[in-house]
Amino acid sequence: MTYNPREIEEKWQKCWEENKTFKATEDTGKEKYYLLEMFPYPSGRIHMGHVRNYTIGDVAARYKRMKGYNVLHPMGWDAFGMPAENAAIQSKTHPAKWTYSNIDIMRQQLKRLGFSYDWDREFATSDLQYYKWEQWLFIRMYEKGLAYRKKSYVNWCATCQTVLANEQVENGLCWRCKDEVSQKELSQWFLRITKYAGELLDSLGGLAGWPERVVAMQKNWIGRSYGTEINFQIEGSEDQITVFTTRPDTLYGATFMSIAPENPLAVKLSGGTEYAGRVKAFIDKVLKQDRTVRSSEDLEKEGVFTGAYCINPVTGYRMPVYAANFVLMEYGTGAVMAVPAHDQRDFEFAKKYGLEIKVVIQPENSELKPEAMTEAFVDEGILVNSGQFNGQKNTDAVNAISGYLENRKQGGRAVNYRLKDWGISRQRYWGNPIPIIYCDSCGTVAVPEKDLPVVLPEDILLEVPGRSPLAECREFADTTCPECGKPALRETDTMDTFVESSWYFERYACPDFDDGPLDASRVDYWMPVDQYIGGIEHAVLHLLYARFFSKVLRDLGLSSVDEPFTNLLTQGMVCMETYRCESCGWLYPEEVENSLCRKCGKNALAGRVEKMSKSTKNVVDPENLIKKYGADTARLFCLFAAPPEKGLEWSDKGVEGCYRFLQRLWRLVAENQELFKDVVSVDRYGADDSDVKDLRRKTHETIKKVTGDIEKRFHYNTAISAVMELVNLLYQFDVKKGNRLFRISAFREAVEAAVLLLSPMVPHICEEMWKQMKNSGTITDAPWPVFDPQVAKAETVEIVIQVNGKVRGKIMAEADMSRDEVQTKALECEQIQQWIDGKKINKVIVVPGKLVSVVVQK
RNA sequence: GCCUGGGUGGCGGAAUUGGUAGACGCAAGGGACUUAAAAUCCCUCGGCCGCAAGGCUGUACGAGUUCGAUUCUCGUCCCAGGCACCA
Repeated sequence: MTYNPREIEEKWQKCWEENKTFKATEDTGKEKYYLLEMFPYPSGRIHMGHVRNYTIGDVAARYKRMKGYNVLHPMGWDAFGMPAENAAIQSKTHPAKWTYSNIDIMRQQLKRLGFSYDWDREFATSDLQYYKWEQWLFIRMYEKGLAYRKKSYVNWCATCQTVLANEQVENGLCWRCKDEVSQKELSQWFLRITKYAGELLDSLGGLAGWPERVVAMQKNWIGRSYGTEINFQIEGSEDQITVFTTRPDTLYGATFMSIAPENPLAVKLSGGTEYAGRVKAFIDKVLKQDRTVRSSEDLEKEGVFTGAYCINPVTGYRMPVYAANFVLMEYGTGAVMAVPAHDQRDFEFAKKYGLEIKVVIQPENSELKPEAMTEAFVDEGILVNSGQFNGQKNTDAVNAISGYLENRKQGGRAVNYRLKDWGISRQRYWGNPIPIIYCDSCGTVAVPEKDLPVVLPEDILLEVPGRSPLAECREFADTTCPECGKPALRETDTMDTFVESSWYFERYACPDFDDGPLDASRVDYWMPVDQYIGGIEHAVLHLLYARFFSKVLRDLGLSSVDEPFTNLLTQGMVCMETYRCESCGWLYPEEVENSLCRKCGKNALAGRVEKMSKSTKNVVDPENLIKKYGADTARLFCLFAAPPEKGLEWSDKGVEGCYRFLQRLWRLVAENQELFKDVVSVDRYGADDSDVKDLRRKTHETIKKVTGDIEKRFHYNTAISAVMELVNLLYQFDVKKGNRLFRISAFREAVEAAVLLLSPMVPHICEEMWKQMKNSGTITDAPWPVFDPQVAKAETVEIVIQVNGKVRGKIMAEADMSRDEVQTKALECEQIQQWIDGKKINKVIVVPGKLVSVVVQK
């Protein structure tokens, strides 16, 4: 009877499906466990990254289930998004049709991998039932001022013909198409994530189950800094310029003012003066520069005088106001007080335009002279030229000057965040319509609840660049005002698809609920997600938005969770060697044979190991893998090759090794069928054959090891290698000699343990072996094996003997031997005599059960 | 520049609390079985010296703490990821 993965895998998948084995129902009598993997975008086919991600999650879900938890393990589709629209333009298929047929293919592929999903909870975010409630949520947020519209400069990707959020711009490039992003002034809808900036940052502290680096990235992204706001009166005007600074201690050295070119004051202050033209030209020039160029540190500091002056509130100094290219409108107040002596940027700027450099902090051991300085002094020191604060340490003066300004009502302490509001308008068709109507008489009006959902029209022309396709669709755009009944226009932008993925995990608790977005009782039962698993690339984007939405849902009274994901595992990428042929370019692995290109016969050069990607063709199609080896082998390799958080390097040989191991495991049962004819009670161990004891000890050690590896660390690779060791021992074990009954019992116990321990990882083969061993029920429903410390306890242990830190000998000792006895025995050991003979023993350290360390005089 | 990780055989990786470095797998070499091959099973496998017993050396590099360091501390180099004119 040979191992036939295809046959047994189909058989058990059918069994699980027909019995609805993985259907989750709320049961308050059982402890719940909600395991979730980031749902996929239905791009067409499953790739190896999905296989890895979902296998890692499936092991945890199946393990918890065997441990007696009520497990929720759902799956669905992040179905809105641009690829559907691009595909539609290219292949003339409607985005909906493209998306839903991809979903059908991918669902089949996931089922073929044997994942333990509750398919009854499946939904796609493009389902009307889902996006309808998202519109409802948007309106609630609008009512609370959490969604608002404003005109501003936004990130524009010309290739994608849409706006991008700050989080979606990576090094000045679009996160999706990697093309350059420019700035465009548009009216856009924003979600007020900044209102939650403080909470989002503070509650990171409670996320003990998150990888530190993700927490660090989010902290970095939110970017809180404590500082002081200071008001500067503009000369000859009622207006003030307010700046945010973290260095109020340098205020006495502020000799000019820099404002962002986008700052409305730039135009206002220069308006009607001789400087107006130059200021206007400068603003135009800076705005044309793309974001990457403008924000690079080596860009030369440039600016233009606006013609206006403001007054330093503590020195009375007339500070010329400049528009400067390095000042950002989005951070702080869009204006910076310039202290050239103590800020490198201001220093460079002052040198260029001949502005005064005034030293207000002196270092301890030397004296700064403005005319001799070649760079700004940014270290700590003592205040000078600072009136009543002279002589103070600058670190103390930060507080003192803030307090002084507060008393004089010229400023005060302030907190600033780097995080900006989340722009969600997208000029695309395949997304959730923003449920807003614009009326000439009534203004901006939310679509009333009774009129929801705003349905995405099916009949649509997609090839209109630069404008939302919905704007071209008259039947959609033309409507009547819900308040006054007069003709009005709909908002024709759709929402960023990250909105859908910001709350889908809560909806899984109640996907069929139709009286609101969330059924509180079911959400309260299942939320939060106990374990969330996905790629590190979402460390900021999705994971920050999802945390924000959870807090909004809470404040809307829809849920009671503060943080949606208790534990987070970010798995590494699947990588593979690349091949390149000088004539044919990148090669698929199957196009390479004996280091030659199959297409032209030239050399195929092995390149770097890189993330599997269609563009470099270093891909393995999971479907081919499954055809050849079966789902269990694919799963086993993904788990065995590396721990989950690290990158996984694909290796065909490694896959074969996993396949070999499964066959080896299979033969253990197949070739010993007669031993499993009768179920033997495991209580009947009386044999004292040492190899029976050794086998039983190994069995229980393995149970302990595997349980710990899965439970504490998700280190499936070491868990698998522990079972491999047990299987190796079983191959050494002769069942047929001596007292057969005891030997068979011990053998059976070990094989059962191996099969149970591997069942979350390779469930199909284990189900089949479980059945062949005449066990009742499915292994999926079997309880997790229990480790017996009595059996696992070794009677004798090996003690290592070190002399001056080097291993010089080994002895066997009874496990319960006293320290003194171990020490005596160790010192008598023959191997170490040559090292201690005739030398004075200074010290002996005994670590029970481990080693004896002897320190001798040299 | 700042913040995270990381650097261990030919390769993927292990060593969980400071206690035998290299588990397990891959590749390689050898043997058994076979008319033969495949498959399978068994053995060897960091480097250097040695017939062997054994010795020396070795976890990026340099120091330190310790009876003992892959593990802790300090410094240096390199790699990956994130942020970056943030006032």
